[in-house]
Amino acid sequence: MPELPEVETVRSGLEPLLVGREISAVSCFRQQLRYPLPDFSGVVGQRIEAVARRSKYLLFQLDGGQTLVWHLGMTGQFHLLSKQSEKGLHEHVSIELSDGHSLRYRDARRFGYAGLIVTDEIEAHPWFASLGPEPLSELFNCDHLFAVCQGRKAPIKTVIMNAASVVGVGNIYAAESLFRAGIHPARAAGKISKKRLALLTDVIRQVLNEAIEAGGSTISDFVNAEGKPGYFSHAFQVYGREGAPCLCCTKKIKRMVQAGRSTFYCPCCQH
DNA sequence: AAATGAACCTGTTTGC
DNA sequence: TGCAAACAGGTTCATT
Repeated sequence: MPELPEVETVRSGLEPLLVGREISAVSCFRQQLRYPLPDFSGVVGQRIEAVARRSKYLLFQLDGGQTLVWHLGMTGQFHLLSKQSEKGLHEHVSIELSDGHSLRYRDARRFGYAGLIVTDEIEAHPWFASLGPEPLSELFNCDHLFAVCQGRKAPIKTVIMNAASVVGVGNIYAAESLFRAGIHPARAAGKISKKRLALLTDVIRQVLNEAIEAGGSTISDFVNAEGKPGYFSHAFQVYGREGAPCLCCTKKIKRMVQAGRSTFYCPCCQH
Protein backbone atom coordinates (compact mmCIF):
# COMPACT_ATOMS: atom_id res chain seq x y z
CA MET A 1 0.00 0.00 0.00
CA PRO A 2 2.12 2.83 1.20
CA GLU A 3 4.99 4.67 -0.37
CA LEU A 4 6.52 7.74 1.23
CA PRO A 5 3.54 10.08 0.69
CA GLU A 6 1.12 7.59 2.20
CA VAL A 7 3.33 6.95 5.24
CA GLU A 8 3.78 10.70 5.66
CA THR A 9 0.00 11.16 5.48
CA VAL A 10 -0.49 8.55 8.20
CA ARG A 11 2.27 10.18 10.29
CA SER A 12 0.87 13.69 10.09
CA GLY A 13 -2.61 12.38 10.87
CA LEU A 14 -1.49 10.42 13.92
CA GLU A 15 0.87 13.04 15.35
CA PRO A 16 -1.74 15.40 16.88
CA LEU A 17 -3.78 12.47 18.10
CA LEU A 18 -0.94 10.70 19.88
CA VAL A 19 1.71 13.16 21.06
CA GLY A 20 1.56 13.59 24.81
CA ARG A 21 -0.61 10.53 25.35
CA GLU A 22 0.49 7.68 27.59
CA ILE A 23 0.38 4.01 26.65
CA SER A 24 -1.59 2.07 29.26
CA ALA A 25 -1.58 -1.41 27.71
CA VAL A 26 -0.69 -3.30 24.55
CA SER A 27 -2.45 -6.43 23.29
CA CYS A 28 -1.17 -8.60 20.44
CA PHE A 29 -3.68 -10.87 18.74
CA ARG A 30 -0.94 -12.90 17.06
CA GLN A 31 2.74 -13.51 17.75
CA GLN A 32 4.12 -12.26 14.50
CA LEU A 33 3.46 -10.24 11.40
CA ARG A 34 6.29 -10.41 8.91
CA TYR A 35 8.67 -10.86 11.83
CA PRO A 36 7.97 -11.72 15.46
CA LEU A 37 6.39 -8.80 17.31
CA PRO A 38 8.56 -7.22 20.04
CA ASP A 39 7.92 -7.61 23.76
CA PHE A 40 5.70 -4.62 24.47
CA SER A 41 5.68 -4.95 28.26
CA GLY A 42 8.30 -2.21 28.69
CA VAL A 43 6.29 0.47 26.87
CA VAL A 44 3.40 0.49 29.32
CA GLY A 45 3.42 3.77 31.23
CA GLN A 46 5.53 5.56 28.63
CA ARG A 47 4.40 8.72 26.90
CA ILE A 48 4.57 9.29 23.13
CA GLU A 49 6.85 12.30 22.61
CA ALA A 50 6.78 12.45 18.82
CA VAL A 51 5.54 10.66 15.74
CA ALA A 52 8.27 10.81 13.11
CA ARG A 53 9.12 9.09 9.86
CA ARG A 54 12.30 7.77 8.24
CA SER A 55 11.91 6.20 4.80
CA LYS A 56 8.64 4.26 4.96
CA TYR A 57 8.98 3.60 8.70
CA LEU A 58 6.79 5.29 11.29
CA LEU A 59 8.71 6.18 14.46
CA PHE A 60 6.79 6.55 17.72
CA GLN A 61 9.30 8.15 20.05
CA LEU A 62 8.68 7.27 23.69
CA ASP A 63 9.86 9.23 26.70
CA GLY A 64 11.71 6.24 28.14
CA GLY A 65 14.40 6.50 25.45
CA GLN A 66 13.01 3.88 23.13
CA THR A 67 11.23 4.24 19.79
CA LEU A 68 8.47 2.00 18.53
CA VAL A 69 9.34 1.49 14.86
CA TRP A 70 6.58 0.35 12.51
CA HIS A 71 6.55 -0.54 8.82
CA LEU A 72 3.14 -0.86 7.16
CA GLY A 73 4.23 -3.35 4.50
CA MET A 74 1.68 -3.41 1.67
CA THR A 75 -1.62 -3.29 3.52
CA GLY A 76 -0.93 -1.99 7.03
CA GLN A 77 -3.26 0.61 8.55
CA PHE A 78 -3.59 2.41 11.87
CA HIS A 79 -6.96 3.46 13.22
CA LEU A 80 -7.70 5.35 16.39
CA LEU A 81 -10.88 4.15 18.10
CA SER A 82 -12.52 6.28 20.75
CA LYS A 83 -14.25 3.38 22.48
CA GLN A 84 -13.35 -0.12 23.51
CA SER A 85 -14.51 -2.61 20.92
CA GLU A 86 -14.01 -6.16 19.73
CA LYS A 87 -11.00 -7.06 17.64
CA GLY A 88 -11.88 -6.23 14.02
CA LEU A 89 -11.04 -8.23 10.93
CA HIS A 90 -7.27 -8.43 10.35
CA GLU A 91 -6.48 -6.42 13.45
CA HIS A 92 -3.30 -7.72 15.04
CA VAL A 93 -2.23 -5.23 17.71
CA SER A 94 -4.15 -2.84 19.95
CA ILE A 95 -2.33 -0.07 21.80
CA GLU A 96 -4.45 1.37 24.63
CA LEU A 97 -3.94 4.98 25.63
CA SER A 98 -4.55 6.32 29.10
CA ASP A 99 -7.25 8.71 27.79
CA GLY A 100 -9.37 5.73 26.70
CA HIS A 101 -8.48 5.74 23.01
CA SER A 102 -7.32 2.55 21.33
CA LEU A 103 -4.83 2.56 18.45
CA ARG A 104 -5.42 -0.50 16.27
CA TYR A 105 -3.03 -1.98 13.71
CA ARG A 106 -4.80 -3.76 10.86
CA ASP A 107 -2.95 -5.58 8.08
CA ALA A 108 -4.60 -8.15 5.80
CA ARG A 109 -1.43 -9.44 4.16
CA ARG A 110 0.74 -9.15 7.28
CA PHE A 111 3.80 -7.86 5.43
CA GLY A 112 4.11 -5.13 8.04
CA TYR A 113 6.51 -5.35 10.99
CA ALA A 114 7.37 -3.60 14.19
CA GLY A 115 10.33 -3.27 16.53
CA LEU A 116 11.22 -1.56 19.77
CA ILE A 117 14.61 0.11 19.40
CA VAL A 118 16.68 2.35 21.67
CA THR A 119 16.20 5.75 20.05
CA ASP A 120 19.92 6.54 19.86
CA GLU A 121 20.59 3.25 18.09
CA ILE A 122 18.06 3.56 15.29
CA GLU A 123 20.48 4.74 12.63
CA ALA A 124 22.74 1.74 13.31
CA HIS A 125 19.91 -0.78 13.27
CA PRO A 126 19.91 -3.18 10.28
CA TRP A 127 16.58 -1.77 9.04
CA PHE A 128 18.13 1.71 8.79
CA ALA A 129 21.89 1.35 8.42
CA SER A 130 22.02 1.14 4.63
CA LEU A 131 19.20 3.53 3.76
CA GLY A 132 19.88 6.30 1.29
CA PRO A 133 18.87 9.94 1.77
CA GLU A 134 15.34 11.25 2.23
CA PRO A 135 14.13 12.42 -1.19
CA LEU A 136 12.75 15.67 0.24
CA SER A 137 16.01 16.56 1.97
CA GLU A 138 19.02 18.48 0.69
CA LEU A 139 21.03 15.26 0.71
CA PHE A 140 19.06 14.03 -2.28
CA ASN A 141 20.43 16.04 -5.17
CA CYS A 142 21.79 15.65 -8.66
CA ASP A 143 25.33 14.84 -7.51
CA HIS A 144 24.07 12.09 -5.26
CA LEU A 145 21.87 10.47 -7.92
CA PHE A 146 24.65 10.75 -10.49
CA ALA A 147 27.09 9.01 -8.12
CA VAL A 148 24.55 6.25 -7.47
CA CYS A 149 23.92 5.66 -11.18
CA GLN A 150 27.55 5.84 -12.25
CA GLY A 151 28.61 2.61 -13.98
CA ARG A 152 25.36 0.82 -13.23
CA LYS A 153 23.81 -1.37 -15.90
CA ALA A 154 20.61 -1.85 -13.92
CA PRO A 155 17.46 -0.22 -15.25
CA ILE A 156 16.91 3.26 -13.85
CA LYS A 157 13.55 2.24 -12.42
CA THR A 158 15.02 -0.44 -10.17
CA VAL A 159 17.81 1.93 -9.12
CA ILE A 160 15.44 4.66 -7.89
CA MET A 161 13.25 2.05 -6.18
CA ASN A 162 16.25 0.71 -4.27
CA ALA A 163 16.19 2.26 -0.80
CA ALA A 164 19.99 2.36 -0.77
CA SER A 165 19.83 4.95 -3.57
CA VAL A 166 17.01 7.08 -2.18
CA VAL A 167 14.22 6.09 0.18
CA GLY A 168 10.48 6.28 -0.25
CA VAL A 169 10.15 5.87 -4.01
CA GLY A 170 7.93 2.85 -4.63
CA ASN A 171 6.32 1.39 -7.71
CA ILE A 172 3.78 4.15 -8.35
CA TYR A 173 6.02 7.17 -7.87
CA ALA A 174 8.92 5.56 -9.75
CA ALA A 175 6.69 5.21 -12.81
CA GLU A 176 5.18 8.68 -12.49
CA SER A 177 8.57 10.33 -11.97
CA LEU A 178 10.18 8.63 -14.95
CA PHE A 179 7.27 9.68 -17.15
CA ARG A 180 7.56 13.30 -16.06
CA ALA A 181 11.30 13.20 -16.66
CA GLY A 182 10.86 11.58 -20.09
CA ILE A 183 13.20 8.73 -19.18
CA HIS A 184 12.51 5.16 -20.29
CA PRO A 185 12.23 2.89 -17.22
CA ALA A 186 14.46 0.23 -18.75
CA ARG A 187 17.32 2.58 -19.62
CA ALA A 188 20.60 1.57 -17.97
CA ALA A 189 21.14 3.97 -15.08
CA GLY A 190 24.79 4.54 -15.97
CA LYS A 191 23.92 5.69 -19.48
CA ILE A 192 21.79 8.66 -18.48
CA SER A 193 23.34 12.11 -18.70
CA LYS A 194 23.87 14.13 -15.55
CA LYS A 195 21.53 16.77 -16.92
CA ARG A 196 18.68 14.29 -17.27
CA LEU A 197 19.39 12.89 -13.78
CA ALA A 198 19.13 16.44 -12.44
CA LEU A 199 15.68 16.67 -13.99
CA LEU A 200 14.76 13.28 -12.51
CA THR A 201 15.87 14.46 -9.06
CA ASP A 202 13.63 17.52 -9.31
CA VAL A 203 10.69 15.57 -10.65
CA ILE A 204 10.86 12.91 -7.90
CA ARG A 205 10.68 15.68 -5.32
CA GLN A 206 7.77 17.35 -7.14
CA VAL A 207 5.75 14.15 -7.48
CA LEU A 208 6.22 13.18 -3.84
CA ASN A 209 5.33 16.68 -2.63
CA GLU A 210 2.20 16.81 -4.77
CA ALA A 211 1.16 13.36 -3.54
CA ILE A 212 1.63 14.42 0.09
CA GLU A 213 -0.50 17.51 -0.58
CA ALA A 214 -3.23 15.26 -1.97
CA GLY A 215 -3.12 13.00 1.08
CA GLY A 216 -1.42 10.12 -0.76
CA SER A 217 -2.72 7.69 -3.36
CA THR A 218 -5.59 5.32 -2.75
CA ILE A 219 -5.89 2.50 -5.28
CA SER A 220 -8.03 0.08 -3.38
CA ASP A 221 -7.48 0.32 0.31
CA PHE A 222 -5.09 3.02 1.51
CA VAL A 223 -6.67 5.20 4.19
CA ASN A 224 -5.21 7.66 6.64
CA ALA A 225 -5.62 7.57 10.40
CA GLU A 226 -9.14 8.97 10.07
CA GLY A 227 -10.12 6.27 7.61
CA LYS A 228 -10.11 8.63 4.64
CA PRO A 229 -8.53 7.89 1.25
CA GLY A 230 -5.94 9.95 -0.62
CA TYR A 231 -6.62 11.68 -3.91
CA PHE A 232 -3.33 11.60 -5.79
CA SER A 233 -4.47 8.56 -7.83
CA HIS A 234 -6.54 10.97 -9.90
CA ALA A 235 -3.29 12.62 -10.93
CA PHE A 236 -1.62 9.43 -12.23
CA GLN A 237 -0.32 9.96 -15.75
CA VAL A 238 0.91 6.42 -16.41
CA TYR A 239 0.42 4.17 -13.37
CA GLY A 240 -2.44 1.73 -13.96
CA ARG A 241 -3.22 3.27 -17.37
CA GLU A 242 -2.13 0.45 -19.71
CA GLY A 243 -3.84 0.84 -23.08
CA ALA A 244 -5.17 4.31 -22.27
CA PRO A 245 -3.95 7.30 -24.30
CA CYS A 246 -0.84 9.14 -23.16
CA LEU A 247 -1.89 12.54 -21.86
CA CYS A 248 1.02 14.06 -23.77
CA CYS A 249 1.11 12.32 -27.19
CA THR A 250 -2.15 10.24 -27.15
CA LYS A 251 -0.34 7.00 -27.99
CA LYS A 252 -1.18 3.98 -25.82
CA ILE A 253 0.48 3.62 -22.43
CA LYS A 254 2.32 0.30 -22.14
CA ARG A 255 2.98 -2.09 -19.28
CA MET A 256 6.12 -4.16 -18.83
CA VAL A 257 7.47 -6.21 -15.91
CA GLN A 258 10.78 -5.28 -14.28
CA ALA A 259 12.17 -7.14 -11.28
CA GLY A 260 8.75 -8.70 -10.84
CA ARG A 261 6.85 -5.41 -10.70
CA SER A 262 4.58 -3.77 -13.27
CA THR A 263 6.01 -0.71 -14.94
CA PHE A 264 3.75 1.68 -16.86
CA TYR A 265 5.28 4.02 -19.41
CA CYS A 266 4.77 5.84 -22.68
CA PRO A 267 6.97 4.31 -25.42
CA CYS A 268 6.76 7.55 -27.35
CA CYS A 269 7.52 10.15 -24.65
CA GLN A 270 10.12 8.20 -22.65
CA HIS A 271 13.62 7.41 -23.96
C1' DA B 1 29.47 -7.68 -7.47
C1' DA B 2 25.06 -7.02 -9.19
C1' DA B 3 20.66 -8.20 -10.89
C1' DT B 4 16.66 -11.13 -11.14
C1' DG B 5 13.10 -14.10 -9.01
C1' DA B 6 10.96 -16.29 -5.10
C1' DA B 7 9.13 -15.81 -0.71
C1' DC B 8 6.27 -13.81 2.87
C1' DC B 9 0.25 -13.44 2.98
C1' DT B 10 -4.73 -12.36 1.79
C1' DG B 11 -8.06 -10.15 -1.08
C1' DT B 12 -9.81 -8.66 -5.47
C1' DT B 13 -10.05 -8.67 -10.33
C1' DT B 14 -9.69 -11.06 -14.79
C1' DG B 15 -10.19 -14.78 -17.98
C1' DC B 16 -11.57 -19.22 -19.52
C1' DT C 1 -21.92 -19.01 -12.66
C1' DG C 2 -17.62 -21.14 -11.08
C1' DC C 3 -13.11 -21.76 -10.58
C1' DA C 4 -8.26 -20.74 -11.30
C1' DA C 5 -4.81 -17.61 -12.42
C1' DA C 6 -2.94 -13.16 -12.17
C1' DC C 7 -2.14 -9.26 -9.68
C1' DA C 8 -1.60 -5.76 -5.68
C1' DG C 9 1.33 0.12 -2.72
C1' DG C 10 7.23 -3.56 0.20
C1' DT C 11 11.30 -5.82 1.64
C1' DT C 12 14.61 -9.64 2.17
C1' DC C 13 16.81 -13.75 0.81
C1' DA C 14 18.67 -17.13 -2.37
C1' DT C 15 20.09 -17.99 -6.90
C1' DT C 16 22.11 -16.84 -11.45
